Amino acid sequence: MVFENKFIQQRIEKAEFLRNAGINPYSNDSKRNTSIEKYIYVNSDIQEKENKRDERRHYTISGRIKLFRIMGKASFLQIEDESGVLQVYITRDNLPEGFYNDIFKKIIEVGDIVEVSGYPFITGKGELSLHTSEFKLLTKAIAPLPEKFHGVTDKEIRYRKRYLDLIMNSDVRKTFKIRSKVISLTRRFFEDKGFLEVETPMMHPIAGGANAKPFVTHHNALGIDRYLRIAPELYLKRLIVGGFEAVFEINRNFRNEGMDATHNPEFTSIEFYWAYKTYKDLIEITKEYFKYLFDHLNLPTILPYGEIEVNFKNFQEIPLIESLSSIGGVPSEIVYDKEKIVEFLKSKNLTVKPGLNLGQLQGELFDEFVEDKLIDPTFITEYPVEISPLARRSDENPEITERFELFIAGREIANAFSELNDPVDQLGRFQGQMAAKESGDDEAHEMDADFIEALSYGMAPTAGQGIGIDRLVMLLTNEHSIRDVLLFPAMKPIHNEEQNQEEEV
RNA sequence: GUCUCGUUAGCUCAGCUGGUAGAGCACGUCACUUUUAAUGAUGUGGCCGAUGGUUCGAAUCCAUCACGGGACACCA
Repeated sequence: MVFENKFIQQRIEKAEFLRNAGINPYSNDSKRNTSIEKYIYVNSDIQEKENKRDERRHYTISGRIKLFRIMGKASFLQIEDESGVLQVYITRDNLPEGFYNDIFKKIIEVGDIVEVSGYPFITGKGELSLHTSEFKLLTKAIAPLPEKFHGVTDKEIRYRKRYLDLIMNSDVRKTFKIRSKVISLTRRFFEDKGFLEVETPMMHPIAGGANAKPFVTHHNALGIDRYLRIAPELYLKRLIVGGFEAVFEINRNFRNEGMDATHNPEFTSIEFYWAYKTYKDLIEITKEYFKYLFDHLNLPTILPYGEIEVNFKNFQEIPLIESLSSIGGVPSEIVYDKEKIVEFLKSKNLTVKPGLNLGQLQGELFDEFVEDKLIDPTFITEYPVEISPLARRSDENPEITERFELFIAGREIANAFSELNDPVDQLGRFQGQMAAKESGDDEAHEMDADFIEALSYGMAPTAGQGIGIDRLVMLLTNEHSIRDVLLFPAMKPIHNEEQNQEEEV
């Protein structure tokens, strides 16, 4: 059972003791009238006051006890609320008769959530504090907090019990505040541009819009399986067909694949679609978007990321084929020759899957020799049509598409293209994907006949883009694991959790 | 999926070439009315990740498994 630990038992007894003394250990009678941040700001003038105090002021603050120093008849606490930490000074003689010795010293401890009232003063060591005249327990913590100096460092505990991580590591709160701001700013940026935020289904009859394995769930009333969406793309384009000219959706996608430092089964992206625009317009709006984020987050344009630095003022643009030789060092004479590419890859001791077409081989070259060298933001353009089943062909060269991916710090951050709106071409590409699926590629796209029908009514020329929010936040917060930018990352079940699930079946 | 490192008290960690468990914090008791990880004294607290094996004897050696970290492979 959860509460069999001796320390917890001891604290449950303390809560009982309080109840017997007529004190509610879980009072909701909070009278807080300021945050710690405001208290510190408003009382910053106390330093100049006579006696370094102002007994006419009176504040009530609340928060969790993080440090507890009893020195006989006086004590110092450090209390933390969401906004900050404040030192509180408490003496026996300023509290009701007996309270300090019988309740405060015996029952109150680190982890408890308390409320204190009093006046501001500066201690002998020069720290703005609160001189307490009233003290109340709001919430008794029956579980002891981790060690006060080292806190909790075990990543497994931090991810599984994020609440403990948040209590102990205030920097973690900063990361998630930035994440929240990024999402909020993204929403505002696109709204200000006239985009409409929409919500499309998360349960799809056909998992489309990306190359990925879906999760399957079951609809009992209909007796049919549904897929958790791997991308909202095909629904958002249906909306463009319907006459909306600028839409976006910020939400979760689900992919039934492996988990590692850059992959979580559910992840957040923004996808936006913009009628009467091309991928070139997307390059411009993307630059603008980054500038908007950096301005509003007050980030320096040269941002450290681990060992490297990324210059967010230095956006580059280069066609994929050109990048193979100019950045990847691949001999330019081989990049259109399947045999020679295979030979080249093998000469670098890389295993090459048999039966890849030219575009796929060019993609292999890019992944292998170019991607991790793209540090400053780089738009790689003109993707081969074979690896871009939803992108519009270039009018000049039908072998390539009007597409780009944005790479920063060696990672893909965004994927965008002028959308394919020729229904017959789209049908042909779906058929190609189905052939790939039959020959064993279980990540190939499925045929979506209704989507083809939608296109057959005519979709205005449209540009669309997806940006991975988790990876963007990683970049902006200098985090190197997606788990550090997800409040509750997916974790494998611990042993007895697994057993319980089997018992329920 | 492969390789590699880790898992010991609520937390942070010691524990050598095998001899049956340690520290600090926290908690209990005592002292202390301006401390800063307060201090001093003293005490309680362990299925040493799980299961097997080797051994007279395993936290320690071996095997398998589970979970986590890192690297590689695939994907966003």
